[in-house]
This record gives sequence, C-alpha cells and structure tokens, in this order.
Amino acid sequence: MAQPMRLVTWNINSLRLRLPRLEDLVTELAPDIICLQETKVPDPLFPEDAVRALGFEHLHYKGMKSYNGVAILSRHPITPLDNLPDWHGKEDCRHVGAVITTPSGPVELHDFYVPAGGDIPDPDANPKFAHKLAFVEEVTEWFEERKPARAILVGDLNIAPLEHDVWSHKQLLKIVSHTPPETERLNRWLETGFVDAMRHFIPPQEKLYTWWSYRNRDWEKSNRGRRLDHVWVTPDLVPSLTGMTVVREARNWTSPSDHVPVVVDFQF
DNA sequence: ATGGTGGCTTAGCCA
Repeated sequence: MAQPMRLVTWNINSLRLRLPRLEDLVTELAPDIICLQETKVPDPLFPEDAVRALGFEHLHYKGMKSYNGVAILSRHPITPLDNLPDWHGKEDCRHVGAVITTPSGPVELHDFYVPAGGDIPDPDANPKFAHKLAFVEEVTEWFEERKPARAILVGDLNIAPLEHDVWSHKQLLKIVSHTPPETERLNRWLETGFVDAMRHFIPPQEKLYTWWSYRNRDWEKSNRGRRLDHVWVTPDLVPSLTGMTVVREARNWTSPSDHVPVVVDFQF
C-alpha cells in the first residue's frame, strides 16, 4: 500500500530564533520529515521539547556554538547513520544522515550544509574557498565509493550550478557560489549517482531560486536570487517523486530566514 | 566599485 511522504529542507538560520517560523511551516505544510541547516545551536541546548511539541518525536542533530549545525526532525522513527566521516578533519557539524522506513523499503537520507566559501573565489588567497572545494571533493569521493541506492540527499549546498539557478549568469560567474570550479565540482558530486529532483519538476531554462540576500532593500522587487538549496535522489526513487514546491512566500514571513523551505513529495 | 543586512555574542566573525 503506497504511502505519501512529505520532506522539507530548509536553512533556518538559527533554530532557536526561528522556532515560531518552524511552527508556521509545520502548520502550513504538514511535512513528515524536516531537514534543517544552520541551526546554530550546541547539542545540549537543542530545543527538543519545542520540536517534539510540533509532532516531531524522532530527532537526529549535530550542532555547535554560533555556527553551522544540521538536524533531521521526523514524525516517524528513524535510524541515525553513525560513523559518517568527519569531513576535512573538522568537527564542524555539516552533515547528518539517517535511514527512514517506507512501505517499499528503507531509504537513506543525507542532510548537508556545505561551507559558504567566503568572498574571494581563489583557493590560494582564501582558505574558506579552499575548504569549500576540498569539502565537495572529499564528499564526492565518499559517495563515489559507496554508490548508495534508494537515497535522498538534501541541504544548503551553497552552490547554484545552472545558468538559471542565478539571477544573472554572466554577472555571477566570478561570485562565490556560481564559479566554474564550484559548479563543476557540484556536478561531479551529483553524477556519483543522483538526479536533481528540483529540476525534475522545473525545466533548467526556467529561473529557480531558494535564497535571496538580506542585503537587498526589496528582495522581491530586485529578485536577485540564487538556488543554493538542493534535493537529489538516486534514480531508483525518481518514480516515487510526486511533487516539488519552493515556498517562496516564506521569504516574506516575519523575521524570515534568507533561505526558503523546499518541499518534496514522495509516494512510497 | 562599493556596501548593503542579519545572527551570535557583545567587537568581530560569518553568512
């Protein structure tokens, strides 16, 4: 008996500050699983009670003080993936994973927060950019060796790979998030065995963004967005995809994140 | 070409 499953990925930019927005999201979209990035909360301070009160009893998270942090919130039991690599030798809380149960069998779920990479797109001049490139290379190698089946990968990958994933391809080619060294590496990661589930629904020649900078007076009018958030699935799960929504209106919520949630629906 | 805003933690870092 097939069963629907609604998954949301969202860079929440501080879980504790934006708990009311998380509640809005749950009320409006009724997801089964939420993958968060930039929770910015150390594990001992994770607001477990508040999240459980929203109906998410099954939690797996990894956070630290001030920066980064990822979390998987689920209505149904999950099995956390232990022994995931400590990327780039840093314990900086950029990846969690779990196995979820569906009527058609287990599915492996990965939630990533890729380093933003600073401002200067030169690995020699900018260690943050070097870290970003190395992170993606390392993760790619890991997936290359593992070749997972029935897997979903989501998160803020901090790279907009396609021409129409940014408001101006030409103007952003030298801007971190859309430079060829980044987009080539992201494509290699994707090609370890995934399909871009967002572009499965929205053709690549159509503009599609998930992030609008705080630094624009009127984000909606200027509409200088980028698609930094992604949902990938292994080809065996493509037939289970039933829909995808970028929750653009979330950028106008009170005290919004600069990223909006992405919803993906499955029928398992 | 520059600086614009927001979050965490309190002046400076990171996005």
